[in-house]
Amino acid sequence: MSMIVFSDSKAGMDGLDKEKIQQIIDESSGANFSAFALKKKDRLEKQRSDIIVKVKSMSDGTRKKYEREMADVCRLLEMERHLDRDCVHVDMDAFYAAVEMRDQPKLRHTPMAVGGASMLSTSNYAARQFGVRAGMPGFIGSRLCPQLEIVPLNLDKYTCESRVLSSILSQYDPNLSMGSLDEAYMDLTDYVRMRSIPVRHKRVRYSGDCVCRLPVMKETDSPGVSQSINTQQSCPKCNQTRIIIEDEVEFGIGRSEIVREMRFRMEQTTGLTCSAGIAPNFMLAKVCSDQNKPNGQFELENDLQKVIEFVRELPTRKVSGIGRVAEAHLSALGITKCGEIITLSHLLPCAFSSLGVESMLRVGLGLGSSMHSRDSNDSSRKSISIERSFSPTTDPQLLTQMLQELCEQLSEQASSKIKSASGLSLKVKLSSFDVLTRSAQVPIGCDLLDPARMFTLSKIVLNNMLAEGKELRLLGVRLYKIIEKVEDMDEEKITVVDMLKRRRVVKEEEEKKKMNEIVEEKEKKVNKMVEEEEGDIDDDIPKCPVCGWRMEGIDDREINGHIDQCLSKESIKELLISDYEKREENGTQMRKEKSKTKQKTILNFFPKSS
Amino acid sequence: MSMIVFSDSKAGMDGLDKEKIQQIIDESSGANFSAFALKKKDRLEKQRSDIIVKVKSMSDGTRKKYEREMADVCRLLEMERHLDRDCVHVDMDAFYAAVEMRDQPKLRHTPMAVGGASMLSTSNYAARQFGVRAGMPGFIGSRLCPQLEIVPLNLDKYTCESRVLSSILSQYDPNLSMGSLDEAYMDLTDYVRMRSIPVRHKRVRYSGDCVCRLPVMKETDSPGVSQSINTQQSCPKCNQTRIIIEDEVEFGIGRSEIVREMRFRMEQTTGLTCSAGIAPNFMLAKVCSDQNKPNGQFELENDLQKVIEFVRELPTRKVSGIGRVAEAHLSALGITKCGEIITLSHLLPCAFSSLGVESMLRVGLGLGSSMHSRDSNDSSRKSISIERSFSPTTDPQLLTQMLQELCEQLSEQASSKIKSASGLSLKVKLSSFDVLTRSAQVPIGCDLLDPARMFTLSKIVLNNMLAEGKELRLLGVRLYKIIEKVEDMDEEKITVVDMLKRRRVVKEEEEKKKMNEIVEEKEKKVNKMVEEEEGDIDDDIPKCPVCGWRMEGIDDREINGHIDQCLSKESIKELLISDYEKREENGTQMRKEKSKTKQKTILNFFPKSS
DNA sequence: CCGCACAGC
DNA sequence: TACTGCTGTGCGG
DNA sequence: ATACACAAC
DNA sequence: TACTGTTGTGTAT
Ligand SMILES: Nc1ncnc2c1ncn2[C@H]1C[C@H](O)[C@@H](COP(=O)(O)OP(=O)(O)OP(=O)(O)O)O1
Ligand SMILES: Nc1ncnc2c1ncn2[C@H]1C[C@H](O)[C@@H](COP(=O)(O)OP(=O)(O)OP(=O)(O)O)O1
Ligand SMILES: [Mg+2]
Ligand SMILES: [Mg+2]
Ligand SMILES: [Mg+2]
Ligand SMILES: [Mg+2]
Repeated sequence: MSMIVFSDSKAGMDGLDKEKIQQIIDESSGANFSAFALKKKDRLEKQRSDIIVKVKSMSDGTRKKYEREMADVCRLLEMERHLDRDCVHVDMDAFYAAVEMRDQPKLRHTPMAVGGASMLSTSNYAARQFGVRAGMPGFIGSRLCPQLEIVPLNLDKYTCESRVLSSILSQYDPNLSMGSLDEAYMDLTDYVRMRSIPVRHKRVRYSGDCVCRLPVMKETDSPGVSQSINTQQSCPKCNQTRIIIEDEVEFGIGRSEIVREMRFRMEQTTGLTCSAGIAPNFMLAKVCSDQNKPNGQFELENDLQKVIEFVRELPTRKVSGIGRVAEAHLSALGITKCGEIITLSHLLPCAFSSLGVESMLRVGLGLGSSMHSRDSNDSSRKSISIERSFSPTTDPQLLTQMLQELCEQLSEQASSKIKSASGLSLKVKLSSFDVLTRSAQVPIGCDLLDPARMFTLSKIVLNNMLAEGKELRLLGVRLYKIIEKVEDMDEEKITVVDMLKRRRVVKEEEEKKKMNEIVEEKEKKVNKMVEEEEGDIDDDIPKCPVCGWRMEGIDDREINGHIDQCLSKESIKELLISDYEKREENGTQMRKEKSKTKQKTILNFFPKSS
Repeated sequence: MSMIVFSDSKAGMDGLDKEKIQQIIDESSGANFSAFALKKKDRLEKQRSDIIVKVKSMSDGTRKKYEREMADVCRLLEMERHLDRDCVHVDMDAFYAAVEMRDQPKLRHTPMAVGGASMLSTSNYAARQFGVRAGMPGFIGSRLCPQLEIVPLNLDKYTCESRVLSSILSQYDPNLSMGSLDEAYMDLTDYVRMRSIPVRHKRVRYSGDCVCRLPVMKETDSPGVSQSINTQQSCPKCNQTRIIIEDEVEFGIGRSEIVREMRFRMEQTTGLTCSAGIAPNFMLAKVCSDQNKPNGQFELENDLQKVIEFVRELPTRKVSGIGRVAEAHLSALGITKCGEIITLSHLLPCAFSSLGVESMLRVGLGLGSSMHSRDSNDSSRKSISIERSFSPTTDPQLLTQMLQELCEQLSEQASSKIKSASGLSLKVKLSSFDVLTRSAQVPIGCDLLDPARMFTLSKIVLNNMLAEGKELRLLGVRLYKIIEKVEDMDEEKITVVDMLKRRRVVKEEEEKKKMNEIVEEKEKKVNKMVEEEEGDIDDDIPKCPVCGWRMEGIDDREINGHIDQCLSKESIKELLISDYEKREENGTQMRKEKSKTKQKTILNFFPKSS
């Protein structure tokens, strides 16, 4: 019996032999992990049966009551429905894998995955045919697909790429919210209104034996609206012949065409494809972006009937926020499709808290979640953490050593991102895979970013959370209760703050404009590059995709740093920071902010009062 | 400036010289108390001004939003309105005082109060004319009214009297809910329907020089419906002449007449008068019972218009649940009358949580609170406590002594009322009047009712909550997480009650079993620790000699503090272990089952996991 | 869970 | 001499 | 507040 | 050789 239910809900996994895959997974799993998975499965099964009991023992009266209540809530929720927005979710196709395939052409036509023997971060679509997917250990992937190529992570590269993509997309919605490195939530309502005439873009595609450049011309590409100019050359890198096909394409008005245009420009600039969903809210847009993956888009019209129909047959698991457990709980109520959330709504209280019930009803009604329904108001970071797995060990020496290293690394990373943190949470995973956490707070103002202090506290917490002799397979440190770098502007110097704010806003806009121009330039340059074929011999020299600076012999990290400079508002930040620090240094008294709310710090561990 | 705002909202306090009274109160108050009162007043003023700021800084948009939201909520709440019930609140007049006056006729015609020099529990209506009222210290009462007679409490007597009264009232509503010794919430709906013809009762009144018996005949008494029979006799107690007037009185149908009948019978039986309110729900009935105090009743018809009008002009403070602070918060919004709660409803979120807003809206709409709107479903006791004030002292000897006595008394009282308790909360009041509480739980099944164990735990908690040398003016002990005595369950409601009890019993046994394991483990660990103590040289890190806590980078003072704590925790262990052993000896069966909900007991103070 | 503020009698 | 005793609720950490 | 389960990429 | 790393939310106590 399988411990983990192999889920085929992801894109690109149709028609594969699930039983076979499951068998391989099961027999490849280690004993500890299997036991852990079993424990989880049992717990879930117990929860399911508890829910079923609750359903069966529900009296007729309470059923009626719930039916009425749910109908009422639905009526209220219905009032929040908006069908007047153009919401889009854009998600890159097999993101990490696509980047690696672009940069290593030999990977393009073989099943491959990104990660290591112990864990894969994602796989390409060829590999997915074999059941190889994100979150799967590499050694199992290799069993499922012996030809599988596993390439290591280049997180810095993906981060760069992500910045390029978001800078393109931000031209369509300057308030977009990045859901992760590879996806964005955008509200195109305003842009759609502005767009009254079609636009044309130059298109460049490649053919021939050389595979150095993307995108490759395909039969399925839409025909151009201009005569195509074909140029043949010899690639200086691979010495193969390369055919450059240049023409123009046109994109009409309307949100669907605009999304097509965005996707076109992204591929032209990065060589990567993405998929997109268009819908009246973000919850639906997110689902839609998965409908025509890869390299496709899907529009759900802003029409009540269409929305209802779409949602009715939608498997619950497709919805972001409904995971493995929630899906199981719903299925215990007989709910597998989102439409059933409404028809069986009176059962929801048997499985969910009142908040959970409401969020389920929203899904069933096809309404946006409050999460991403608003603009990403919530940009502030809540925590920053580091964790590392290792061969299970009991050795206190080793553990201490690793803990110290973790703290040093975290300190370094955190110092560049936050101003301070007053909470620390230590995480351990036992060799049984059970996870424990213990946390402690220090008085605000005490600097946990200092690596020595961080380590000291971590060590104390660690020492006191475990009986001796426990075998650990992971250690982690998380900082929370964070004060961000530039955020703080106190009410006192309103004038100054105001000025700074104004400056920041102005400069921000300038930066954005500049950035947009730059990207456009870059796009043009790509084109120019093609035109100036001879002068562009040094093809393999990496360039900043934003400013076009050539960077010879510079490693990825530095490249990343450069692009940071290019794209972020570093200069502004520095200004604010230096100003703030100046104020600090100048002896402006850190007011003893009598925090109205009492803190429970580690000092209170000795609770002798007053 | 006065620290405490003298409130005249209580019955029987019209037309007295508030300024004079306030002045006397102020100049009679001790320094400590005045300082404390001032602190509270300042805090309240701060809260008020915070609220005012919030109101002023509310944007137009949010105001609109709130207006809509509040209207919506009101519409929903309105759907819960019931105008089909006959709700009655009955409240004795000057209860304790009336009992004492009845039993000591010399007190009947002089201002008097019940309590002591330090605190009065209530006063009669004559005393209230002088500003003497419940919650006032006796010595201030005496200054306000030099003739004031202060008589000590006879709580047992009042309790008896209360039982008599409730037994009478329960004939009209067997499900009545006693709000305190002197008041009852009743639903007369059923009784009103049953009562189709008038009823007659024999009436006995007394006159003459003898004052031993009540009620005395008054001019204002309603005329009887039968010929009165007068009998004269000599009172064997006071040797005065007594005239007995006997006749009959008739009470018609309808709820008002029924209430009159109830009140008549109560006075005939006990010699005590009461007042009553009649209304469509309990919230309103409670307010109404105060309208015609003393010895009167007030009916608010079950008519929407009448209700609205009544509520519109009602001062907020009249409503049960709106106290001094809530009244002040409302007034900061410009709300002093309940009608304004609705007209200014959009301001409520500036001062109250969402729950608070809802409850305020209910009041403004004249709707019943969920509290007493249903029958008294909530009869189960949640806690039982004892506390005592004394002359402020620092002396540990004295404090320990008093704590022990408290525990002994509480143990005795509790043993007759509950089966067990697993939570203990210790309360101290400093000489500054500041109150602190610290609580601890023991595993369910461990018997805190045992006075020795209760005292031991109390002492530990006390020792760990205070820096030495604090001057205390009160000590208190409260038991919570109570399991009630298994009395003969109501035969009818066996289903519900049975379920609950079964659950409880099961859980209890589970917990006992769990405790068994935990305690065993702890014992083993303690032993191990002792054994390993000698061979534990290899670690330079200082450890707590008791619990083994490793203490790095902690200074001596804190270390000592910690060890103090641990020592007491050791005694906790012993405490719990001894209890466990006792149970073992008794042969109590303990089944091995997992309890679903985790408890945070005092054992968890040692967070060494697994 | 804990500690506190608030409330009522 | 010198501002209670008992019980319950709701919030914020 | 603490600790855990759940979720997403 | 052997099942990730980072961040956020919601719930129970
Ligand atoms: N479980 C995981 N652990 C670590 N990294 C992950 C995990 N899942 C995804 N990632 C990383 C790698 C992915 O390329 C990237 C984006 O995730 P996601 O959009 O869900 O899949 P994907 O982009 O690789 O494929 P696709 O979107 O086409 O289904 O995030
Ligand atoms: N603050 C208090 N402290 C202690 N006991 C009190 C307090 N207030 C009231 N009591 C006791 C004594 C009262 O007689 C009894 C009933 O209270 P309550 O009904 O409010 O007043 P009352 O019955 O004395 O006069 P009223 O005629 O106004 O009802 O409860
Ligand atoms: Mg993707
Ligand atoms: Mg994604
Ligand atoms: Mg009364
Ligand atoms: Mg009363």
